[in-house]
Amino acid sequence: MNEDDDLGALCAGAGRALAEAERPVLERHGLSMWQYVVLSALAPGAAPSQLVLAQQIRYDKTRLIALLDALEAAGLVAREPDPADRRARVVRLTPEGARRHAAVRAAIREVEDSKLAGLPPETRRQLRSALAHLANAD
Amino acid sequence: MNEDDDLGALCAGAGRALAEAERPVLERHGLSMWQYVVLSALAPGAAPSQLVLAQQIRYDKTRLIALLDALEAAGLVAREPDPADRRARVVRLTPEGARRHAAVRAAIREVEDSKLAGLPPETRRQLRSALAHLANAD
DNA sequence: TATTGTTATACTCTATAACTATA
DNA sequence: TATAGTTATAGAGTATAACAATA
Repeated sequence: MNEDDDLGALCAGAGRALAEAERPVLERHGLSMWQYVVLSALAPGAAPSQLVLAQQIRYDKTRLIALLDALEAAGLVAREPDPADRRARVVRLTPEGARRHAAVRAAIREVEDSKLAGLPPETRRQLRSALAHLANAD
Repeated sequence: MNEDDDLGALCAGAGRALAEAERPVLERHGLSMWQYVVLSALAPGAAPSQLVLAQQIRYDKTRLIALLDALEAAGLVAREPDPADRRARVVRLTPEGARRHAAVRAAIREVEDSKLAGLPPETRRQLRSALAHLANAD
């Protein structure tokens, strides 16, 4: 992985390395990556419809259904009918789901911090800022 | 995309944004992402065996075959028998392949530079360095 | 008529196993 | 016996189309 590589290749390499390091953590907690993404999206307390949730995490709405089925069966999320629109179902974290997400997130942060070892705090802050800039640039 | 997100989520978001922006460039030049990755690996002038090439770009050796078939049919790479091991075939860029890669890479760099607009040169350098660090950290 | 959640289907991508020719 | 390249097959992941209930 050379610093003269394409930026896309660098992002892909870093993302793959992180995903490989985090996969055992997710497995230990019985979650797939996408299930963790769903929990993370709901963690701030939001209760979006399934369609809005799918758009937020950029996941296919038809695939989200099986994902939510599993999370609901595990007692981590709850689906409730939307009083304002009886077609829609609103998804929110259960207390157990909130606990599980907090635990997994803490473990993930540990892995990420170990990967960032050697980089000064200011560099880490700039890295997060630059990545957010890239993800949001038109 | 919040700066308080997991680092993995930030990398994935930035990588996806870059891939989406670069896909039209690759299509315009008639290359898939993995074909471009192969050309990039060979661009420095290396002539690895197919197995070594597959390991270098972290691609399955069985899938690499169809990829090389297409690149060879397009006249961008050449496969030659390895004189030292008659089981192995050595892959290298053709002059046309080198030209094509240089052209695509220049176009990709343009897209990446536009995505990086707003970030000072020192921040860009640190971003590349930090991503390379992440990809190589044990 | 359009939209949400859902199911079913088809398609693509990826991984596994087996074959050949060499080593 | 093991390895490089190849092929064929099975599996996972993803996208598309259609349906019922509701707007």
